Amino acid sequence: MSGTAGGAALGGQPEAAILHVDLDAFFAAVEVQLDPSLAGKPVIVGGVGARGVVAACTYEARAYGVHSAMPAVRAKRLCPHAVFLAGRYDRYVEFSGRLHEVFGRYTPLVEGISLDEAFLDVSGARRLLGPPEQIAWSIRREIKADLGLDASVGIAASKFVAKLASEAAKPTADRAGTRPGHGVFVVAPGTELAFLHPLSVRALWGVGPATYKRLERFGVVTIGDLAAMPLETLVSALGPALGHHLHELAWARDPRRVEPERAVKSVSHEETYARDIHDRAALAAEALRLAEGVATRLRRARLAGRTVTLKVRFADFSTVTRSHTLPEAVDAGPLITRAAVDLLAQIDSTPGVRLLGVGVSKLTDVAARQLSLLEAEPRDAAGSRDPNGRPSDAEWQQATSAVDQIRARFGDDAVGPAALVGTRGLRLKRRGDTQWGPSEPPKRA
DNA sequence: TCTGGGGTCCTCTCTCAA
DNA sequence: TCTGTTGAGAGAGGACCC
Repeated sequence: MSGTAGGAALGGQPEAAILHVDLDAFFAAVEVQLDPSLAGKPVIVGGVGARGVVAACTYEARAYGVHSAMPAVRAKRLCPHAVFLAGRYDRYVEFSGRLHEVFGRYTPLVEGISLDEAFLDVSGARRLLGPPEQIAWSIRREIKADLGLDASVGIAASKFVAKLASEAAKPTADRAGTRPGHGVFVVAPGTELAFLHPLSVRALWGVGPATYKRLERFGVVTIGDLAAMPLETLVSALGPALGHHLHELAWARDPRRVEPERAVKSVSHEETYARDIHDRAALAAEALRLAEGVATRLRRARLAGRTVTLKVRFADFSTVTRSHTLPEAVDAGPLITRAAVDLLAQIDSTPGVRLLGVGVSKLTDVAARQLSLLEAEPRDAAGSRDPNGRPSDAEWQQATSAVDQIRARFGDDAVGPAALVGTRGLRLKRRGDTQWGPSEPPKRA
């Protein structure tokens, strides 16, 4: 059962053939796959604590009005009999790897958007594998056979139309029950405007709640309304970049190609705490834990960065960021920690900190980084490079590589900063830890 | 009704140097 | 020497995406 906007066939067309493949209710579907007794039940995956959010839910849960990004507490109210599961990020990464293996059998031009979603340019595969629609069905079948999961595929000549097409291919669920989707939805060249213009302007990539509110003031509700709006009005309402961008999209103009390799621009960790933190020493220890986690990821990716950013969210949800750009790119935990703690000192944390984050940007390849640090710093007679006897930046970098060797041999928690002993142990922050919020219920601080 | 984590991109403001 | 202009870069915040 495939869907098509317009009657033209896509096969044999000279236009680019882009597939957007999106797995249905990915995290929840993986959980059902790992535990078949969950099949047919409302399953909600996410943060299970009072500050957690829903990461994904099965269509049976969506029928009760539950959706992703909804606070877990609210989801529980809407669907109290649902099975609530804390996410298992490592298992989702594993399934995602297998998903990408399937994609790789069809084209090398795969741009991953998230663990469960990707664009595939199959323009060059038509001669060998048939028209795009046939390729889409084949990919869907293979995903089902290899992973046991359902996928929705949108096909169009451009990325953003393909993305909207996959939305149209998805199953739906509401109070009346769940309905299967088309599975594959094709927007044939020449039919894009007929497909796009009736859709809500909210469907466009780049229109979130704030932009939608602004557009609504101009009476713009559908993509067709947006297309009819004079460009100058749009630019004055939304600014030049967003104004031009949305105008182009509303007329189905999207020249962006599928980019298999995209350079990472920043690496960060943040964490929301079950209880607001008031104690400055505790905050400094958390900054250290986050910074060490970021540093470890940077080194594994062979990256280093110059700008360190600290993010603080207060109890009232107001958020501030402070950043500092260093003269040299760094990847050593102590150097990132030092910058983060200095930034923390600029912030009044007495109202209580709900979330703390540490990030590094202005990244460069370690191979391309200036390797002058060691040579550039002269030692004194005692052999130290610092007048106070403290390790220099270069010495920290050296110590860090020793730490990496120990971790490679004995595991990540084998060695860590002494300041973390007695707090939460040596365990560093890792991707996927408390991904959807703290698991504990909040208590009075 | 209460709002996670990891990202990217844009806009605005300020500072500094030419 | 002073003033005005311009552009780059840094810093902060916000919107948006999955």
